[in-house]
Amino acid sequence: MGRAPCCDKANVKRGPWSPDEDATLKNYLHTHGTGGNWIALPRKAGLRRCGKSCRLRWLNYLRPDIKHGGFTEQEDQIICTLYTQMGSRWSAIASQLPGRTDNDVKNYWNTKLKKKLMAGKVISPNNNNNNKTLLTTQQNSDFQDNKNCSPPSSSSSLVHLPILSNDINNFSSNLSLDLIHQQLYSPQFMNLEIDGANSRSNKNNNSSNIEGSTSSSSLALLDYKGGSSLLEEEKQHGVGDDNDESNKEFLMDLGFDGVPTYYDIVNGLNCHERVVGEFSQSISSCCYSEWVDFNCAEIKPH
DNA sequence: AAGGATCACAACCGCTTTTGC
DNA sequence: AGCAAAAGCGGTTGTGATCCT
Repeated sequence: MGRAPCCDKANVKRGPWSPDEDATLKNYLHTHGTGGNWIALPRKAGLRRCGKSCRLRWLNYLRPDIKHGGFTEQEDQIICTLYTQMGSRWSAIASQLPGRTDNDVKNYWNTKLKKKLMAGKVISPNNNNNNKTLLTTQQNSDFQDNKNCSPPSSSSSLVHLPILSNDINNFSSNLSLDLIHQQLYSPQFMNLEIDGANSRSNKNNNSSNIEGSTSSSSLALLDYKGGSSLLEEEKQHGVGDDNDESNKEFLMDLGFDGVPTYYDIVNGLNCHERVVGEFSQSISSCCYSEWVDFNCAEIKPH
């Protein structure tokens, strides 16, 4: 036996709401509120509608704080960023956009934004110059020590790394790696704290996040000091040197195709050719203590 | 001008989660 | 703790508007 229906389907009106019905619902809610029970509301208000339908009409259309009209570029960008991070959790995404409903955001994504994004006409976390967020060496180290690993806060503001512009695949050839490094360690980015990061991998943790990172086309900084922390895979593939105690940092781009690309941001060496082959094969089967998925980390200034 | 195709968005459906008893 | 009802949520559908041939 299934659950009882929420209303008598035969006796409720369906389809678009008339202005009269809107007014009736609005007036009733203005006077009485929901009374904590949407199911009973239509009967009390004198509407031949399902309670769920009333609730939806109010939440998605009649509420006074609803923002009608087109989405701004800034809203586009927020939606793209959050969609990349959390997928189709429309209510969570809409909660970051004042006046927008989950239904609005979902419809907008499905009908316009997705296409706009595919056509490359919108700034996205994967191809723009404003959304790449990176951690400094200190933050990365804190992160490894499990400091500041709280869930993302809605009140925090993302800090962007301006140098990582355009398509990440182009930056090694088009931009100065020295400049990238300089910006990574500029005062602007040195005193950041991790406000939340939900995709960190740990070599002691068998549940690798690498796969998830791969599918989200994230950017990450692989960071270690000296050879002692090198993983076997890294040694085998020449990413680092056991006898070299200097900082080793690689900027890593995991594209949608799942093929990681490495950039040696310390030595200004594009090591893509050197490591991308076999190393990319091993990446899905191992985890890195030095790994931080910036795509999913939210950082803010102190 | 007509009609088919596509778009945009409101509304519905049904599953999951939360709440109250 | 367990159950039922209500609320929340995301996927899907329906329909009017607009575009294109």
